Amino acid sequence: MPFLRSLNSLQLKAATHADGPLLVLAGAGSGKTRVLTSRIAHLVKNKRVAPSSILAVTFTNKAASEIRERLTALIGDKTKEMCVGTFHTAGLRILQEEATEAGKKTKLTIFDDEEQLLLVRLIMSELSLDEKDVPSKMILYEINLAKNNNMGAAEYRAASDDSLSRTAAAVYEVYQKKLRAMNAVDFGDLISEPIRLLESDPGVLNKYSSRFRYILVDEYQDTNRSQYTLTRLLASKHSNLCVVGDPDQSIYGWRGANLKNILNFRDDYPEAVVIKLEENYRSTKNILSAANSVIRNNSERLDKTLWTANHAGDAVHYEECLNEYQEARFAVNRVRKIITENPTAKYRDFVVLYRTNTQSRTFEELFFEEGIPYNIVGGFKFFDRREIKDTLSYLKAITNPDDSLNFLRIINVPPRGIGRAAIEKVHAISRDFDLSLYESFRKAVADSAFSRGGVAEFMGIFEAMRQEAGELPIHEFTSRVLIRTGYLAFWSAKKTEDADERLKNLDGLVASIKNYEDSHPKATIADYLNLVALMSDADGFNEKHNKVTLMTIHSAKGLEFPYVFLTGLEEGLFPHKRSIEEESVEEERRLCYVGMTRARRQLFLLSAKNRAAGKETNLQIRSRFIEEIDSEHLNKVELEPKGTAEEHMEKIRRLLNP
DNA sequence: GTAATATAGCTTTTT
DNA sequence: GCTATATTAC
Repeated sequence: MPFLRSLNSLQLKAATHADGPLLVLAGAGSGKTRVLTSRIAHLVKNKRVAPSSILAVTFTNKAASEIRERLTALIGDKTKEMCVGTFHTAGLRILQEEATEAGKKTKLTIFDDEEQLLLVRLIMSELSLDEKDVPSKMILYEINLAKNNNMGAAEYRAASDDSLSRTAAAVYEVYQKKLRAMNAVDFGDLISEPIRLLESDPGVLNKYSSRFRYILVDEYQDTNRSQYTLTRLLASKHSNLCVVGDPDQSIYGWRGANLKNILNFRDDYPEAVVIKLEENYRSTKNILSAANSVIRNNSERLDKTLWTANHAGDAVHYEECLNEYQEARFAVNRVRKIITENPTAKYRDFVVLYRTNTQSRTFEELFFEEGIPYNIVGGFKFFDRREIKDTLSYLKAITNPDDSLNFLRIINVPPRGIGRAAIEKVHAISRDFDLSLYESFRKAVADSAFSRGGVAEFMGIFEAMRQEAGELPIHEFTSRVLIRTGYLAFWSAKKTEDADERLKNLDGLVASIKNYEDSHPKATIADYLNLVALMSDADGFNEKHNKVTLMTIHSAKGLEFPYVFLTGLEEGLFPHKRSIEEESVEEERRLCYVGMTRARRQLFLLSAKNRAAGKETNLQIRSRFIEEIDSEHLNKVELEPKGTAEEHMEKIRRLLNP
């Protein structure tokens, strides 16, 4: 088979491994995705495995569609029958299928982090908990962590031993009750609810564990306890579980990822075959050696050394810059220089990587000023904008009126005279009669509880929209909602500059929904909403545009670029201050390793001596990661120690050109 | 009782 | 720089 011929012997061994558990320890750039797709193609083409009995789980939708694309090239239309997606999409599908089976509502709403936080705050005020005593974000963090560890509210309560976790336990219990009443799930539920179904019902377990004869999990080093449990359950019948990952690239510990899942794979499956892929096909010798010299400093790791037959290439370049502005300036100059000197280099060959999203601003400003095309991935997302969130809230409330949270969000948006007092009145009804907010409002209107007609009028519009929801195409329906609710008129009436921008964004939303409908003719509003909820930052990356990419190192996982700028290499920023406080610098080092190994030809490491933080500017110390790189692979350009004159010039420059 | 306006507070990484 | 909360105006 041609797709097997291009593999090296170890890749081939992994791709053609017969039945039984398989662990592939795949270093950066060792052809991991190739092994995954070749293995699936081999199963379907050579082993005559039905595509519908294969489940492939990836970390992002982007990675899933990449696998799909590559597979379509290898095995054609059969790819459509396969189940390829993230843990969350797989979980959602199980929940929907089982709900249909049980004759229950299938339209569940997925709550994003903002909705989660809103719900936590709501519960905290009901329990008379003060934000100042216990921050809601901390409570939510605890709840999410518990869910990632597959701990239900009762189990979490039993394990809580300090005041914070006892408070969190109390909120968690109400939180879960409310989610169920609202027919909503959060990200954690998309994994833990399927687990609950599989564990409580042998019939369900038998059904899914029989269905998926072959299971493949990518980025296994970043799975958490819940994902691990779900995987184990699904693989329990056939044990044809192939997991691929690299412990050195585990960068989601803060989200509950557990390195033990991959390190202890053999404890769970003693018969597992382990294959190490240590040949890197991506980077130059210098880049790889530099990356190896950094990751070597971690104590908790499996022994593994990546090597490459590629050229030595240029030494890794380290440039110490005066400030974040000069850091961006260096990147701009270097992009220009390389593009002029090398006719094959294109803007799309470059990426600027940073630790925190806020760092993108300086780069964005300068790239814009200098006319260099760029594309920011993640960060401030289109779907995070107020006007977009409001519109989606409307759609959520209309399609799922049990969703009191989103109903509450939009009841007085735009302002229509339904304020605190009115809401509190209806809130009391919902408590007394155990009704959703929507039902309570209906009851209040029916009982003529409001003297003025504002509420009744709005409820009339809301009912009418519910009627229309199934009758119109989604994008037309969305336009109708924006008009009938007065939302469009609200922004049109405002004369501020940002109102214009918001109206444009709303047009953009309707256009993007139309786009979606054209490619998914059978999709419902709920399908669209679920898709948006499960979209990830990295999904916004488009390699077809000829632009320089700007993104966080986290988003860059799994990607590669000929030229990489790894920026902000300063103590407190990278490694981040909080990781130093929490003694999790090893994860930051892995993150640095991930960043460095994205580069194919040339790697630039940048740091700023002065960095603006809010109102003041801090003197920065260069990152320990720079010091860890063997000097033979590093070309250091440092600032003159007596840089006062230059610093002075720079200050004047900034004053003249703010 | 509700809407518009001023102020404080925060900004690690994200399915 | 931008959003949730507190204060003031209608």
